[in-house]
Amino acid sequence: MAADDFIPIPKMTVTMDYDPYETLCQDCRLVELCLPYGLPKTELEQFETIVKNKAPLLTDQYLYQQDEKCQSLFVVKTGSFRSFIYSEDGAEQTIGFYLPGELMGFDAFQHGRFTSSSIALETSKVCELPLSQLNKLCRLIPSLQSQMLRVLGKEIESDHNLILLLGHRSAKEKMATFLLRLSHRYNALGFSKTEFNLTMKRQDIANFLGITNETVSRLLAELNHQGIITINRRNVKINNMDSLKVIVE
Amino acid sequence: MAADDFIPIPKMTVTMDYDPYETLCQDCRLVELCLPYGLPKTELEQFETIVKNKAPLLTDQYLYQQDEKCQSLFVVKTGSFRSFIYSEDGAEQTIGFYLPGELMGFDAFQHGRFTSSSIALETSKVCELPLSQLNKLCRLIPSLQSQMLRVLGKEIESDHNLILLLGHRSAKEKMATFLLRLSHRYNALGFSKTEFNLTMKRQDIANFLGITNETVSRLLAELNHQGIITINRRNVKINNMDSLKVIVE
DNA sequence: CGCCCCCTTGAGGGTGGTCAACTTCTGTGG
DNA sequence: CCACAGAAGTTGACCACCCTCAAGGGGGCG
Repeated sequence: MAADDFIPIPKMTVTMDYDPYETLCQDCRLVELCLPYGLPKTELEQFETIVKNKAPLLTDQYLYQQDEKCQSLFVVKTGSFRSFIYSEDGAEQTIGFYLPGELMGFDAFQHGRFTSSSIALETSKVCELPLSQLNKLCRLIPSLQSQMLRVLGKEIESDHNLILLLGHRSAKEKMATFLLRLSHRYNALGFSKTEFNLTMKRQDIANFLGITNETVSRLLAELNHQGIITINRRNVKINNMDSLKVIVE
Repeated sequence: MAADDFIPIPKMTVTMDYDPYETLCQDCRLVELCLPYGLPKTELEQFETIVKNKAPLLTDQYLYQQDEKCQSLFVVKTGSFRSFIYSEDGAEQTIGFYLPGELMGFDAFQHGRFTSSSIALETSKVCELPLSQLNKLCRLIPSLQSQMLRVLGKEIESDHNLILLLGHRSAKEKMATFLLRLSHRYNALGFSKTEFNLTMKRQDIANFLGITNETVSRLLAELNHQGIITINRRNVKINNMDSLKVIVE
């Protein structure tokens, strides 16, 4: 630790950390989906001062790990992440996939340690929001405070949706729901809602939905065969959105 | 209905709302499990001023309903609640059961409306925390603020546990986990951890665990037959905690 | 080119759902 | 107090869905 004082910080990090462009929320195309959404300009500028940039993460690199102390929240800037928890016996359960504009790390609020791990599915960038500064700012800016609670509420709602999915749906309904929700989220980001690439493995989808990867394969093949989707490795085209919705009911 | 207009409001309700004793958190045996946990005395007194008492709820009475506007959070004082969400097709999914000291209503933070319903499983009392006043107080008392976030984090963690349970466990493992968790929670409340009454129906348990009530019956009968538990209608005795833990692994 | 991982496809079996009948308990009214 | 209806819970028979296990295809990368 003490040695760090004498070693120059790697240049890239310095660039990433202080590049003024990188930290400007005002210019970020995701600002309407992100935490500071709706803040007046002066307060947005305050907010920008606490945002730190991290070096981009490569595929399969951890953003944080379960039980690690939580110092910051993170927002996906580009790329995507998978978050998951280990049960006592070491089995993984994928909790969710995170796309640009989405916040990660809330589950650490209870004890100050992450209760899940988060791993990059592809080369990805995040904005880091140091908790100490974020908390201070929340006290100064009431609307940021309520925005925080709103995003937390969204996290809870998304968990509830997953619970609903896992508890009462057949494998086919789960698969169709998964595709529809991805489509919806990509659409909200300004991408096509009928064609997108899955950034996660079949195994990840299976684990998320509480089924096996063989079942995922079979169901995707079936939907493909019926012409409802066209799937080629990770590339998905939705040909008939309504049919998917019928499956979900 | 119209006749009710001429009947004086039951005295009890009036008493409940203004009884000064009822609102004293300092004297509440649940204070260590509740939102104001850890607040210094002066701030606890501030907190007490915003707590409202509601008339007790009877079995099957709604505390709040999905899509209803959220004005307050609630803490269970006595009794128990079941919270659940409706999916588009009208099917219910039970999200959780709430015991004394536990907070309900967080899921409304996103849009200001409840995304779940909550119903009393038996005659139950709650403390009501009006959101407008709670928010103001959070700004005045930073430790209350962090306590809020901590309880929110707990809610998220509990959702994650349910996701883990629903996604990757056999019916038997689910059942054993359910019993162990109830035992643990009753114990934290100062009750016996080996004997307690289920306040919910078999159907509620089944729905919560994503299985059928027939399966719940069969599994409870099996555990009973093996001597691991003794079950008589809603009364449960855990005879062999370790065996349950082995089932869960 | 060859290895490894990801994905696909097939065959067979078990878990848990569905349907149905029956028992037990609760609440209501005569 | 009993009769009755309806809800809650139990138990059994059957079988479908999805998991397990296994083998084979295909793309990416060194």
